[in-house]
Amino acid sequence: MEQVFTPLPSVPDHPRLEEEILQWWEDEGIFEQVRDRNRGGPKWSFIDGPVTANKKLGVHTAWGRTLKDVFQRYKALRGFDQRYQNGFDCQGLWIEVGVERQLGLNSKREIEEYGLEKFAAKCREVVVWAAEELTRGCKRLGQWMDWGNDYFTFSDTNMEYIWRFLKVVDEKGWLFLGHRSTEWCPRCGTSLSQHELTQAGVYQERADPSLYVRFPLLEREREYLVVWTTTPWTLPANVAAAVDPDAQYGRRENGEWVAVARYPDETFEEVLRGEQLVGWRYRGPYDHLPAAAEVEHRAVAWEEVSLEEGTGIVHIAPGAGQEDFELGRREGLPVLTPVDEAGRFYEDYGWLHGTSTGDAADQIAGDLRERALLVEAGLYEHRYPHCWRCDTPLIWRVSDDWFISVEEIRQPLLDANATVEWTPPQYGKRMDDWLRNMDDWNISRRRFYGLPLPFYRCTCGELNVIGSRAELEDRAVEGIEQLEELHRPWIDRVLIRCQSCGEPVKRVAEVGDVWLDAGIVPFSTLGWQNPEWIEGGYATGASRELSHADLPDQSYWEEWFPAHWVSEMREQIRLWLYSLMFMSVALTGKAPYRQVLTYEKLLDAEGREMHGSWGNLIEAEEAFERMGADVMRWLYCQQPPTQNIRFGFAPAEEVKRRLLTLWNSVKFLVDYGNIDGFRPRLEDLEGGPDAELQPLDRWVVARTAQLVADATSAYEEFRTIDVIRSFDDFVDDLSNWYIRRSRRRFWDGDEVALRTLWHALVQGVRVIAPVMPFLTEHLWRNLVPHGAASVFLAGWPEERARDETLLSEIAETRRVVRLGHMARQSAGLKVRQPLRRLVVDGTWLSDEHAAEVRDELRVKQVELGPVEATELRVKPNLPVLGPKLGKELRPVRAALEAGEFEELDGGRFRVGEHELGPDEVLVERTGKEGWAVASGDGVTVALDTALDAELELEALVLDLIHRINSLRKEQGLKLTDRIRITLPAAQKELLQHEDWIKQETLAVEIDTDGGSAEPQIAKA
RNA sequence: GGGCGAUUAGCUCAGUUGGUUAGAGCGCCGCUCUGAUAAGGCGGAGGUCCGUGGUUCGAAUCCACGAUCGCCCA
Repeated sequence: MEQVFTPLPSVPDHPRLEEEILQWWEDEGIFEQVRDRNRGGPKWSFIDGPVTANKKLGVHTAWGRTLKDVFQRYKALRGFDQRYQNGFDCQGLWIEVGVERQLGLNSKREIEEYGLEKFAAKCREVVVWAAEELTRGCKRLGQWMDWGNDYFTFSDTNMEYIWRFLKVVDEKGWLFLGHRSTEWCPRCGTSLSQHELTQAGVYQERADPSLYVRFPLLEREREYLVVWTTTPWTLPANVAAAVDPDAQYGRRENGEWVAVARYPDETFEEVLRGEQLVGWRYRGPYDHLPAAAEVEHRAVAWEEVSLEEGTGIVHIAPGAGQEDFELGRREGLPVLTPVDEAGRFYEDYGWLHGTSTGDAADQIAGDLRERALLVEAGLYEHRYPHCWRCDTPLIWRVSDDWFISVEEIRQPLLDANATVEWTPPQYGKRMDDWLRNMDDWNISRRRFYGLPLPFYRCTCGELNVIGSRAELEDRAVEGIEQLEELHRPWIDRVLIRCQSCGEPVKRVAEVGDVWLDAGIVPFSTLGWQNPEWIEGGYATGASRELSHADLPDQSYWEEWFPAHWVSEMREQIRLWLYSLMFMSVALTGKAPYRQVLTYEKLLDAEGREMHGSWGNLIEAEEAFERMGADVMRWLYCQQPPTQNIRFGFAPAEEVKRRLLTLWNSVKFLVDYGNIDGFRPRLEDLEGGPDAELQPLDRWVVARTAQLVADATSAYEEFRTIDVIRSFDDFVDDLSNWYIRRSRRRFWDGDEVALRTLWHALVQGVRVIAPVMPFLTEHLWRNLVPHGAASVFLAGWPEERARDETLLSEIAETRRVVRLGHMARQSAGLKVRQPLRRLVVDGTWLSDEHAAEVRDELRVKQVELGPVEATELRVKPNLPVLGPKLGKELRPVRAALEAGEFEELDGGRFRVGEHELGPDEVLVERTGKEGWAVASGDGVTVALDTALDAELELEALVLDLIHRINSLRKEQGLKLTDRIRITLPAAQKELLQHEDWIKQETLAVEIDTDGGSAEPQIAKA
């Protein structure tokens, strides 16, 4: 007979199967077909946050990529037209630092000596390499994207759009050159912005020197202010010492002034309030060096002085600390900037000249000790910020940086965020919190391979901001002919005419914050205000030949903006999700996305961060090979997004095992379907077979409808964990109830059962397809030979009305069965021992369901009715009685528990003066002589434990059948093979049930043989 | 110091709008089913649902305060 289904092996080989499906998708152009099918349908706009193109795909990135793919596939199944544009982040420190390492360069000067043109080329090479790697990895993961039409943030088009944004910002009057103290990375030679400090790993535990230093007072002989610092390199920049005006300060015998509160056990010669110290002048620790020679040092009042640590007197260096800078501005203190961009002391710091901040610490401590200014030196452990790319401890440095003022846009940003639906919701509050607290946006970086800030400061005082390449060309007076792309060094060679005085002006040296690059994407890729569609118009500058992306026009932008949905990890709230919001509100006043799904971090199976050097990093390639992409995707999807995921091979094995139930259920259908020459009918797909269904068939059809409904609402709410959960429960019901209870019908080739099972399995496969595209595609292709070629071309299952009554009846049936098993267990009676009677009390079962219970529990008869038991337990039905009785419930409950009640007829009970109806109580009975009783949830079952000769013989027959079927399996017989049985003569009496045995074991003949001790079988 | 979360079995975690005896998976022990299953089922051991108050007939769930941890901000 021709087999409709391809036989399945007993276990799926996920990686192989996935590679086959990938190839098949490729060969058949399935993704293109999906896109064609949905073209013209309703739009669902998703914007991909760019992945930094400097590395291979990691399993942490694969989490986000999976979520993105799951929902794009779901929406595609529902007929939505989508863009599928992937993005790469291509410039900025991330890229530069990697290239520096690769080239062995260690400072900005070395990069300049290497040559900016060559350096830019190297940076681009990294992007090209990583883009290929990431694309390969994402494809292997199953992500369907419009590969080849990706956006690269270093394209000229992208950068021009940022120029345009900056021009708008300037026109609004928000752009300014700030003179501020900022976090600075001495290795990278640039300031960082506030949000760059919010990334994971920035704050690290670190031991710094802890110095207590004396500042000799000028007007008080042999008296000193004692300050505490953990940054010795800032001492040469000291200009003041701050005291808490309201605190008490005391003078030790040796002349040292400290806060009394810090040294409660000491005795002091003199005690003054802080305000009395204000104005005292002292000799600075490095007044003998030229930089500080002219500075007049004094004590100042400051309410922020901490009495929790240190001496209560704070060393103030406005050139090397942010709070110091603010205080200095208020007090009119001079600013000494001790170190250059690379964190090395300037020339006017004498012997320190050229020393780095790190190296200076020991030298300064030694020098102070020699000069008897050091009171105490030690180490201090604290959390200290480090550069997010190169891990160098940051310093504070005063510099000129370009800022966007946020005051005017703060409220509009909050208003826009109020329109966004965040999943999980508390992350929306996180964004609000950030928006309320954020400072002006420092957008400049003193680096090389990044967005060139289009600012041209003329000596006449005019700031020229260029908004496009056309404007640049128009105003250029020199260098435009050599401009291959907008990057440095080429852009720096272009001079423009000052719009105010007409003189040639040079660009400022700075490049832009990378989050400008990523934040502009909803404008630059969708063609905002672009009058005419330009083919390949996005693939400009450095991205030429890497992509073929078009630059669409304004009408396209109107169709696709704002995004319906974006999804990124939590730290992106203050990074990409913020810059997107900022730029969008600045340009349009609207939020760029409507719904956001955020998720947490990926850790190893033990809950530790993954690090290459710890040996616990899992490469995506290795995961694909050892667990397969479907299993990875399952792991990601079963994770609540509010919690860190623990990712590893052990959890993967668990998933594989669980997936076996689905696999084996399909295999069951395939095996018996093939035996019976079953041909599935497409018209059974949506509502189940249009045939005379048995109750269990009707149940599974309803159960399937329930799965479709549950999964649909879970997808709609972006709760993958509930998709997984509802699918898991469904497979369990299907396998452990429907198939198990219906096995006999499959042996008999019952076509209605096969059709029903086919319907349920295929609908299940469709529902979980977005999560496990490979396995489901594989199964779909096998199970649906004449339907859509791909499960992704089959659309979404229809939601249908379902028989809720039947669903709850079967749930009740299974509850009774579970109690029956408990009763059997308590009496030590295994299921192979048939029994006479089961009495069920406290629930109702139809005849069909009673028959299920009978078979499942192997009893001859199931009766519904009261269990006459010696002990009666009556419990209040709380949801009913609570509202009715109110405060009276408590005594009623106590009385019931104490057994103080009277049983009336009709299932009613009297407790005190209350009469309780049958719906208001739950009755359980125990302790019936000769019966095994189990109860729960108000249902009681009683199992007649009496045995007789007939029952005992039947138990022996069942044992024999079991034994013989085990032998069949051991001997590797096929499901359809017929056998001959040879029984030991001692078991002759079992032949009373010869037909039964034959039927259950597919035996054609049973002999007895006095010589054998064990039953034997042979293929007939 | 402020904000947002979390705290439930040995481990990892569910727990809808407040409702009976708080669940699952893994691990351990015992039993069991099998004509798809490398599986499955039943039971056992294992719980101060972080603590203290409050609201309520009733709180793991709601409220207040506190503790610890994580993240964010200052």
